[in-house]
Amino acid sequence: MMQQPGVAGVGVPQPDQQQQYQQQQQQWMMQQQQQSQPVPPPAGWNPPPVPPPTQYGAGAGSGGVGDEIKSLWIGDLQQWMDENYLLSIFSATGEIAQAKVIRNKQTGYPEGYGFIEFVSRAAAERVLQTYNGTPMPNSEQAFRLNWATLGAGERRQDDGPDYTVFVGDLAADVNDYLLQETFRNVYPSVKGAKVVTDRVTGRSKGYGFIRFADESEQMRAMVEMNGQYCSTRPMRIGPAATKKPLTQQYQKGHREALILGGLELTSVEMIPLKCVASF
DNA sequence: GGTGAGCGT
Repeated sequence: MMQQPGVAGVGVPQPDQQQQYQQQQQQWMMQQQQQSQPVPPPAGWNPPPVPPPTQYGAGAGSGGVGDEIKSLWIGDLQQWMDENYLLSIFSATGEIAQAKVIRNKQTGYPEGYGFIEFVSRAAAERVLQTYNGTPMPNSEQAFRLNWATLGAGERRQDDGPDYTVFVGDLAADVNDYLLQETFRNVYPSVKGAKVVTDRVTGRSKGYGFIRFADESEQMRAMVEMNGQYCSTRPMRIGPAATKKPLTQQYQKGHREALILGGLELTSVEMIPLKCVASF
């Protein structure tokens, strides 16, 4: 008999790995105590008995690893949402290979995002479709999921640029999905919407963005949707400071830099860098 | 009140 394969990720971790994990956990807790932990987990939250996946690389989905992306990026995580939390949610699919929460090397605090790898791209896609935008367990906020990008590069826009509008005065209960549907009901070219949330509390900051594929719909929406209700409050629409076209931002900044440089090259020499940095 | 967004061992 050989060792039984078992369910993905339920194997017992090797002793040294387990030890490592416990040490990390201890450092963590000390750091948290020292720094007056910001956000406690909800009272009802009990970590399930799922061992953390501490091994990296090989193992779970290594088989010829084509260019197939099987991992999802997940954002808006609160500090108590660890690997076990993610595993406990997505193990229901039976197709999760591994979950990881990214932590700050210095502080040990979670950076608010992580990665979830699945056994196949199809499985990941199913989860993306099923869970994205739905409420996270033990939380009032919604899943923010996206494909993980491998290595460098933003291979984002499939079908052209985005045209974005800013929307403010949002009611507290408006989430990505509601905002998106509110606009999509009127404008078919809506590609997505985002409500900006506070990183720590997860609560809405009361404003957000809607991305259109069609520029004319974007411009119409700025006029037509201003004052329209989303949930319980009328929205206030405005132009969005474009974030997407990096080239334009760069060119703009570059031009200013050139002007500055042309004005006073010598003054640049006279400013000690360290002095600037200390401000 | 206000211009997001965060991609790793």
